[in-house]
This record gives sequence, structure tokens and C-alpha cells, in this order.
Amino acid sequence: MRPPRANPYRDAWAGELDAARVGERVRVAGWVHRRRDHGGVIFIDLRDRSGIVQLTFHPESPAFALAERLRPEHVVSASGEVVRREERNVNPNLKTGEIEISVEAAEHLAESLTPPFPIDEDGQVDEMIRLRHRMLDLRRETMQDAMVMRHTVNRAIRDYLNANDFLEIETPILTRSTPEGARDFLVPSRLTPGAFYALPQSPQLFKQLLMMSGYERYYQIARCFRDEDLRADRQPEFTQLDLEMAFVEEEDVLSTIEGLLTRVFEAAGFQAPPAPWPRLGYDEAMLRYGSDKPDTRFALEIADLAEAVAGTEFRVFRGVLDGGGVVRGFNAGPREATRAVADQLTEVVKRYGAGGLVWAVVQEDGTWRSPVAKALSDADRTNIERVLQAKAGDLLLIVADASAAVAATALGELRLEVARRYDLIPADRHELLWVVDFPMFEYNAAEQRWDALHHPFTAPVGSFDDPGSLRSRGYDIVLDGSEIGGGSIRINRPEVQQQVFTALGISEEEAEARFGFLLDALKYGAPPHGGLALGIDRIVAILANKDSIRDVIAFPKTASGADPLTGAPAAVDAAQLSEVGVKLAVPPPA
RNA sequence: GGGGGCGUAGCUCAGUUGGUUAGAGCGCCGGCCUGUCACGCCGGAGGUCGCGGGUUCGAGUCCCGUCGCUCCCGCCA
Repeated sequence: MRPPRANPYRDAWAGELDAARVGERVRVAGWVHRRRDHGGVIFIDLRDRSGIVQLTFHPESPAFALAERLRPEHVVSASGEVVRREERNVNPNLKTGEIEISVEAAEHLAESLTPPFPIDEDGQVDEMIRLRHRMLDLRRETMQDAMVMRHTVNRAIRDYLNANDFLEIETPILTRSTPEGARDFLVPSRLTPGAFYALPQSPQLFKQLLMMSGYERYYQIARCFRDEDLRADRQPEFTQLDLEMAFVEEEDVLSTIEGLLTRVFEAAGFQAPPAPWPRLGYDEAMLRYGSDKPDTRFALEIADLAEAVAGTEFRVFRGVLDGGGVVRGFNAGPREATRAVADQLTEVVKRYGAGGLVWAVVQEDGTWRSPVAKALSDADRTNIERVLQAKAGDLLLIVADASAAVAATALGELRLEVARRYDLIPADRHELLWVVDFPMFEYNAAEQRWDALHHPFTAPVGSFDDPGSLRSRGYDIVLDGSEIGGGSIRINRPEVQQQVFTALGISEEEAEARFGFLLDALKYGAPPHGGLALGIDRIVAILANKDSIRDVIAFPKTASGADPLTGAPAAVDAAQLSEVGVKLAVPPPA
């Protein structure tokens, strides 16, 4: 860090002092991190953003009386000589451990209540308490590191895109509902009582309009809002790098993002695998990994077993196959599968809708230890072993289900569970890949209609005569089994856009009412264009090795959408409601 | 909307089969201490056992309800 401008508070960063400064007089300022009072000499670890330095107060110093009153988190400015510590007093655990400041004068700038939890340790404190006192939580080194990491990522993004002729343009926060599929946050309009703005789920339509307006390359680090239930990796407001390019096809966007993320990784201190990264078809991803965001840091690949058991008499397999279902499985490797383990693994596949799990351990004599050992013929077992490349001791896990999607998801989650349980995920490696060739639509059986898998502005490939066979020009980027972004080449012809709306069951009138402005824009010369959005919170969480994106957001919400620091959301007074023309149908919260 | 886990001192936790006055470590306060760096030693304060109800002679402990936090399913890119 550059030296701070000298003023009455300080002229040096605490954490950057070193032996080269010995003999100089410096002034530092910050918070009391720890205090060690030896009666005759008092040591204060002074913390600022740059780190920690030890202040030494001797009894003959005029500042000694002040040091006796200092307590953790008090704010103090101190000046004195940088002195080299005697050899035996050097602290090798401290960056500034070779020196200390012998304080000659100090000013007590602020006192502090006793903090509700320790600032100087990295122990697990209840998250509710951390969030209620977030200003203290953010003082902790691990949180400062996370915020710096986030800044580093944002800066690398801006540097890269600015250098590649992108324009940073802001789009509205008060807008109208965009059809990303999630519930909107609504803001009542005072000037048009009874009407509501929606907070953007993404800047999707605006960035497309910007392409049509001729800006060609746009980006924005954009706040997005979705009123859905929260998770460790989902907040009601989150941040995306939103990006769009005109006159491009898939490969242009993908290679731009590969360059960008390589740069971001480098800035964060990680080596990204060399680009281009693998492009994996959606169908293949679902078959081999049971997921549209496969974690390829470990193998455990899923294989189709329909052929292997084509001649089976085993009722479960026979019934599923005859009914058009699938039988798939994977080799979990040499595992000691106790009854308890098998039960727990079965629970996993059941949670995702599968009827059950077939498991088997191949024994030294070639027989199977398995509940279904007797139900399967020698040929069945031999064929399965061949496809799954089974060796003695291997645990084989098989799911049969009428629905290929259910079997895929169940096995995909089981694959992750096995990897976690047996510690098969290398902690120090990062894997990036693209998933491409998504279906354009998926059938929503409950509502008896087609839904867009991506969003309705994604360019389709194929014939609308069979909506289920249409592919989209969409792509997702996956990091270590987390979807960190996605995008597509968009529709740039109005008649195609109308076809998609029709296929989705959106009438011309409704399309006109909701997205008339987009359809209009398409009629005035829309260039081919496409782009992508990256989830900044998730990327930073992975790079900072945090389990929850809350740990990389300065002021996040709890799982119930509340902010314990400010008390949001909160009741508002009657006059405010009246001004915006809103009457409550429920009593306001206390 | 559904399922799991958790809630005891400021923090992290222990608390037996339901049994007297609810404990520990850290932190805090006071005293001592001139080379510590998780300083040390001595002493002390600090509790609506989340909240409400019930069972019981007696509830931190059992039951019912409720609130909050959290993880997951649904939902959501």
C-alpha cells in the first residue's frame, strides 16, 4: 500500500513497517488488537487495514498513563521511534515481528465497549451475532481478506473488459418485471398510485436494447434481485457481471470469458487451466455426471447400463426398461459398504425422487455382496462389471427409474455424496468447463406447458414443430461443480421472438403488453448479439474458500431475508403507506 | 409450503435417570508483575437455561405450541 498522507493521525501503515525503517520516527493509528500489561511495560498490538504492529509503552514515556486505559478495540494514534527488537524478542509469526514502536506520544481517539465476540480470533461465532454486529465482524482478518478478494476480482474484471473495448453502462434499478422466472421484488409508485416498479432480476432486456442501440460491447457489475427462498449460495440481492456483445457467435463470447476468468483467477492468485476449456453437451453432462453443472475434479463417471442388463429377469430393472426408463450406475471404487452406509446412500437418491438404490460390493471370489445378488444372473453381473470396470472390492451403485431425469439427478447427487464422504475432491485444484447444447424448452407437466430452460430471449436451433427437440444457443460456465454463470446468443429477429413466445403459451397481446418495447426494438434493426452473466458472489466465495456467499458480502441477509444489523425489513408508518396507496392485508410485524 | 439440526453467562460449550445453590474455558472488572506477543499469577462480578403453556412434590432436562438461526427439498439460474 502507498504510505498514507501524513496528518495529525498517522504517517505510516502499521502492517508495513519493517527493519528498513529502524531509527525513524513514525506515527500510526488504528484499533487496539491486544493488550499485554506487564505492570512496568505495556505492549499494545495496533491494528489497521494493513496489519499489526507492536507498540511498546515504557513507564518513563508520557504516554504510559494513556496505555493503562487502553482496552481492545479502542482507537488510538501513537508516535515514536521504530526500534529493532532484540534477537530473543523477535516474533516470527508477525510480519512486523522484527521491530516495534517505542511510543513517545499517543492520543486516545475513541473508546470502545467490550466487543460481543473476539475480533482477534477466527473461531466460529453464531452467524446471527456476527450479522447483528457486522461492523465488528468485518474487522476480522478473514472478513477483510474476503472483501479484498472481492475487490480484486471486480478490479480484474474492469481492467480486462475496459482493455477490450467494453463500455460500462448502468441500467435501472426501478424497472418493470423481466421474465427470468423468479418472483419480483415490488416497489409501489407514489406518483402512479396502484402501480409498482419491479427490481431487476437481471439487466437482461436493457443490455439487449443497448446492443440494438449500437454500443456493441457492454458490461456492468450489476445488483440483481429475486424474491425467492434463500440458500447458502442464494441471497435476495446478489451481484452479477453482466455482459453483452454485438455481431458475435458463441465462440466469441466463450473465448472472451475464458480470457476474462483467466485474468481474474490470476489476480486472485490461482492458476486457471489453459483455455479453451472443455465444452460439454448438456445431454452428455446429464448422462456422465447426472448434473448440468458437473464437478469434474474427480471421476466416478456414470454409465448407462441398459445394454448390460438388456436380458435381465430382475423385476425392478425389467419393469423400468420395458416401461422406457433407464438403468444407470457408477463405480464408487473400493469402499467398505456397511449396512448403515448403504442406507445413507439410499436416502440420498430417494431425496431426489428415485425409488431406491441398488448397491453391490464385488468380492474376491467374484460373487456380489448385495441385496440383489440372487436376483441378477451371472450374465447381468458380468456385463455390469464390464461396463463399470469393476474390480474386487469395488462398490457399485445403480439407480433404475422410469424417468431419465430423475435417475440422472439422483445419481449425480449420489456421486457428489460419495466424493465428499470419501474425500475424493482435491482441495487445491480448480476445474472450469462449459455446458452447451441445452434444450430450448422443458415440459412442465404440472402446468401442462413448455418452459424456457434458459430464458425466452435465447436463440433456438431446430424446428418449432417439435418444441421438445429444439436446442438453444445457450451456454453455462461451471467452476468446481458450481454454476458461476450463463448466457446465450439472443434472438435478433422479431418473428423468431414471437415464435418462442407462442411456444411458451404467451399470447401476442400479452407479449405486446409485457415486452412490446423489446419486440419494437427488434423491428428497428437488431444486430446478432449474445452475452453472459457471471455470479460474482459465488466466484469470490469459491476463490476465498468460503462455504456461504454471505461471507463474501459485506452486509448480507439471513436465510429469512432479514438484516439483523438494520432490522430490515421493517414496518413503515401509516402515512408512508397512504402516500403510496397501499393498504396492508396482514397486520404489520411488531 | 415441507424435512433435518441448533437455541444454557458477553463468546464457545458441558450439564447424568427429572432432584439441593446450573458449571468450564475464553472474555470482562480489580490487584500484582519491565520483554510479552493466545503474557503470567491471585481474586471477583456475571444466568428470564429463546419465549409461552402443560405434566410433576419438583423441569435446563419430559410433552405441546411458538419465535429465531441454519442446512436441504420445493421454488430459484
